[in-house]
Amino acid sequence: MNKRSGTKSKKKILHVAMKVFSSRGFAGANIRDIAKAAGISVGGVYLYFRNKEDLYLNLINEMIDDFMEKTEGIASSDRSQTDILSAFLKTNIEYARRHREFILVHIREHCFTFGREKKREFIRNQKRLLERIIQQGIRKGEFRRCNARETSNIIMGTLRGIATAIALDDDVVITAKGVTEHILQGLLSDKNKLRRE
Amino acid sequence: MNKRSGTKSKKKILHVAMKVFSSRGFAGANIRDIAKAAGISVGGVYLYFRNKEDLYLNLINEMIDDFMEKTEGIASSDRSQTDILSAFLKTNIEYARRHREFILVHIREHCFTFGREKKREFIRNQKRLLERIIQQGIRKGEFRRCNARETSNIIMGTLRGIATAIALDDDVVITAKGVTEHILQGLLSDKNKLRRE
Amino acid sequence: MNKRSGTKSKKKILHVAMKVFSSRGFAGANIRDIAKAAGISVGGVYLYFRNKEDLYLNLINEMIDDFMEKTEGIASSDRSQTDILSAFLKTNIEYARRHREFILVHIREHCFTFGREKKREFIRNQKRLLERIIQQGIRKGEFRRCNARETSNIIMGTLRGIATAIALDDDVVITAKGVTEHILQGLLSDKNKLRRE
Amino acid sequence: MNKRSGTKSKKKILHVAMKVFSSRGFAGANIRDIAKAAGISVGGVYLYFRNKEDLYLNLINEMIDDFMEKTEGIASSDRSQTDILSAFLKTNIEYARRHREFILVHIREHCFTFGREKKREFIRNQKRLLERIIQQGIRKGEFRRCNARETSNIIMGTLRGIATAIALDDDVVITAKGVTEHILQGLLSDKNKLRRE
DNA sequence: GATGAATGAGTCTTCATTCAT
DNA sequence: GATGAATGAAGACTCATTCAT
Repeated sequence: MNKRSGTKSKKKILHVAMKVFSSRGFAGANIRDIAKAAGISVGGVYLYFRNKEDLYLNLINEMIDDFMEKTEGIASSDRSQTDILSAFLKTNIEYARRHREFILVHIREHCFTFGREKKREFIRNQKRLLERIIQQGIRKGEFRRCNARETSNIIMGTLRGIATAIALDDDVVITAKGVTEHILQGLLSDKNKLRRE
Repeated sequence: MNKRSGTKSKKKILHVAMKVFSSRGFAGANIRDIAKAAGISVGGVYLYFRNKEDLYLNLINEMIDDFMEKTEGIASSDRSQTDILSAFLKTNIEYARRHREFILVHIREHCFTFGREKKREFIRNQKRLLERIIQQGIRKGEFRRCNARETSNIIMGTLRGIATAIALDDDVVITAKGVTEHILQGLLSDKNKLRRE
Repeated sequence: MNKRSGTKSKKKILHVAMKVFSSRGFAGANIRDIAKAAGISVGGVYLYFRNKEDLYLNLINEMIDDFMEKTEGIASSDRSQTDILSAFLKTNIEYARRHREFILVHIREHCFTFGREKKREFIRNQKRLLERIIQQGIRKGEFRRCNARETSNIIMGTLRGIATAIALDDDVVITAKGVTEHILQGLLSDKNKLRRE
Repeated sequence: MNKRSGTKSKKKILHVAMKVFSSRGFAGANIRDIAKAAGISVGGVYLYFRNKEDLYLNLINEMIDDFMEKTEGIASSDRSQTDILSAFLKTNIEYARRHREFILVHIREHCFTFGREKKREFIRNQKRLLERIIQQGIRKGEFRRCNARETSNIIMGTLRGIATAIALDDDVVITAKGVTEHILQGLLSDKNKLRRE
């Protein structure tokens, strides 16, 4: 009935599917509900996506590509590594806040059969980026000497967890600034820190 | 045919179900496969659990209770807050390493309809515990002055993310010691830290 | 594959379901067989009825409404009560003969959980109708003095039983005329009747 | 555990099964519930009855035999046919009142696959009995001239329906005396009756 | 005899996918 | 392109029946 550009319908479906997948998971979601919420017929969904899996993969890939693009340039700027790391953390946290549903989908289906490779690549990509920032920071004397690999794993973990916290609880107070400070400064007071070393 | 103690069967089902739920999620798991993997008939599962949801809740509740018991005594010891926090982090990380599948189930279905209250209570419980540790630490001068609420949120996030990382990737190098150091010390070198303040 | 108007499919399902429910009862009937007999897929049944109970209720309600409509006008005509009663009996018996399967379903599941209220209302409705006819008949002197309530109960029972007999046995000789005469005249010969009074 | 004579257990099972079959029908009843209500194990039921059908048939047969025995002698007494018919009706109605559950089972599963022959034989038996009473009554001049076959069908129907009414509704006023009078006298007042003939 | 855990076929119901219109 | 009726395979759950103890 409703005539509109195919691209618009596709966008609408993807948008709605994100909501549904995020709240019910891939297996729990159903095409009829997605179609209805998108204001389209069941058959209509199959005009744009070969099947449920294809719809899911489109979703994931689009979001991942979009995000990777956002973090791409960060490392190559000529600011201090502290600033670069801050920017990286801020970008991640803001993305989580703006795309809660994607985070939920991502977390829910992380070990899922579909799109596993893409997801792995994404994680690897982010880790490599972060590791390079940390290595550079240590080399420049900005960061304390530590195992760069483990530290980047830990920070990646932190980001994932904080993104999850943001995505799940509406009222959690977590700011990009707070996280950055926490990661940079640590918890100890100066007095204790000095005494320790 | 095969007769065995009911408790044994129940344990076996729970064990197997954990694997299946962790890899496929609640909606994606199916009773037949769980039964088969447990070496039992479909009907057999229903001798021990009223339905799929009940099986799932048993799983979740048992693990959560078990874990809460483990962290219960930590805060009340008379060690320094630094030591107490270290113990808390260590307990969390070791638990994640020993119960990867539970972590995956937990993460996957976090926003899930079933057992939501129990899960919320668990999170709240952990947060309160952590917040108290941090408040005490600040009061005693062990930790730097910071927003205790936000910091505990961040550390909870960190733990969640690291548990996820451990549960997902078999080869990730993350040690309890590394995480503790990271959280306590932060990333900046002393030189930078002094300059900053 | 096979496309046909929805109404037609629904009608067909109802028709077939009546047969199946009447011969096997609600619990004994199964959707697959109903679907097969209706020349439709299992899923197809669920396009028209939410579930087995809904299918059953549709059946019952439609028939009851249809029948109540048929008897509605009878009492309000200005013929003699004898004629009105005759018409009532005739309508009942002819309905039973034309809708044997409905009678069987009705009888089988009378004390059944579903649609109990509707059925009760139907019975109450019929009884009230009959009672009024008898009271009027007594008042007018057409009928002998008797307990109108009990008599209407007895006649309702008679109707139910005769409907059952008609529905069950294909070769039973029972005519509306015979029943009417039996109810009106009773069994005694005039000689005996006179002697008695 | 509980040791008791086998006969006692069997009786108990039959008693309980009657209740369950009457309220849920054959297909809707389940052995576990019957066993539990009888205070016996599931396996225990199978010590006395080969299977569900066998249990059902035992039930039906016992009741039918019991009832047939009760009506057997009635016709052969040397009282008037009016008295004999009264006795027959009274026996039927009292039986219905004392064995509501049996009536319900009987009605529910009348056209059921199991025990159909027995039930048919029972009905035929009762009809033949009644037909003979009526024929005798007509011959002796006690009853008015009518189609004995049809009349006995009608009276059988009446009895079935009244038994049903009694079995279903707890508060229906129907007495054996009322029914007998109704069948014997009919509904018309003497005035009308005379005018008609 | 008596038990009740175990079985697995059978039931209702859902839902991804297709296709005539 | 767009629709939604139709399909049927698959999943949760039940229950008659068996059998080791």
